[in-house]
Amino acid sequence: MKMSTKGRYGVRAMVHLAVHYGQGPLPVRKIAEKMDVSAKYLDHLMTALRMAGLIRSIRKAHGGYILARSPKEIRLSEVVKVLEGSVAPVDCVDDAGACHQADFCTARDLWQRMQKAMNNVLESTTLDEMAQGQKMKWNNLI
Amino acid sequence: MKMSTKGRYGVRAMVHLAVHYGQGPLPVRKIAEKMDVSAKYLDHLMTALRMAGLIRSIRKAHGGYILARSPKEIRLSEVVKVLEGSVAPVDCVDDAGACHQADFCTARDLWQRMQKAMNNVLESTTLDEMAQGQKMKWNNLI
DNA sequence: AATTATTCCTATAGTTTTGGTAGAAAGCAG
DNA sequence: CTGCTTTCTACCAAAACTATAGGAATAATT
Repeated sequence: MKMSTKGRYGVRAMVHLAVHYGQGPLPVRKIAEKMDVSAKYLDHLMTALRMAGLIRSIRKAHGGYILARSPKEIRLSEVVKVLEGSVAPVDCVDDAGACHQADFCTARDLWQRMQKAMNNVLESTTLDEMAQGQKMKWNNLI
Repeated sequence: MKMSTKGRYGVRAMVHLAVHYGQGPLPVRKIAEKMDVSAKYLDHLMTALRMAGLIRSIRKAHGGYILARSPKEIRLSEVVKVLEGSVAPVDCVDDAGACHQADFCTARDLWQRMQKAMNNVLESTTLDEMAQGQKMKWNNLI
């Protein structure tokens, strides 16, 4: 039940963009540096986020990425969905046809309840809240 | 964020044992047959469940596996824990040392809330409830 | 027009996890 | 002592994951 680095890195990168929202574009190189991960790898994830319409790119010297919308208007559910796909723990939750026993299976009910619980958390959290929380943590270091 | 076949198969196998609780041992072969999965593979999962103390084996002709405790006393959280490990979506949730930025990371707070939401579902569900639900579904087929 | 810092695209490759197979030994009721 | 079952150890193929590499496109700036 682990999330891959796609989801992990991607969410953290989005929080970085949210923290710097309104301060011009942030290049992948800088984000990767801050996060201490491979910039070349983060490249791919940014491309996925761009194609999903969550971020916009400025392709030139001193360019980079910015959020496509205000951090208040981006829910974590969207970010995770792009990078990890559905948070359904098992395929049959989204698609009953994935298992021919799905209709008579209580396990499926359990997976469904787990998915709802996770979605509830992701749906009720915005990037802005994350960015505020992040700033707080950094301020407390002083 | 998908659960592996370990968790999927394991939970369903445990539900089978719960449904037949009190009716003597159930051999892996029969469980696998009902579930339509490889018996040899299910073998491994049963071994893990046995070593965790959730089931007991009767090793002889017409032997098999039985639940080690009453279905009312086995929570799904235990079953999933044995087969999938922690449901933490990211390692840093259980072990802050997994990432040296953990202490100043809001993403970690998010993963933590997701874990709690999932655990809440798994902790509040017993095998007995699952077995009752399963029997209901089958009865409705008539 | 050249420079520069960046995104963007495509290809490749190493490592780990997953999902399963194989075969034989051990236990024990009948 | 036979038959059915668990139990143990080893092995393996395919898929997914986690990158890495190199170069082309872009456009402001010099």
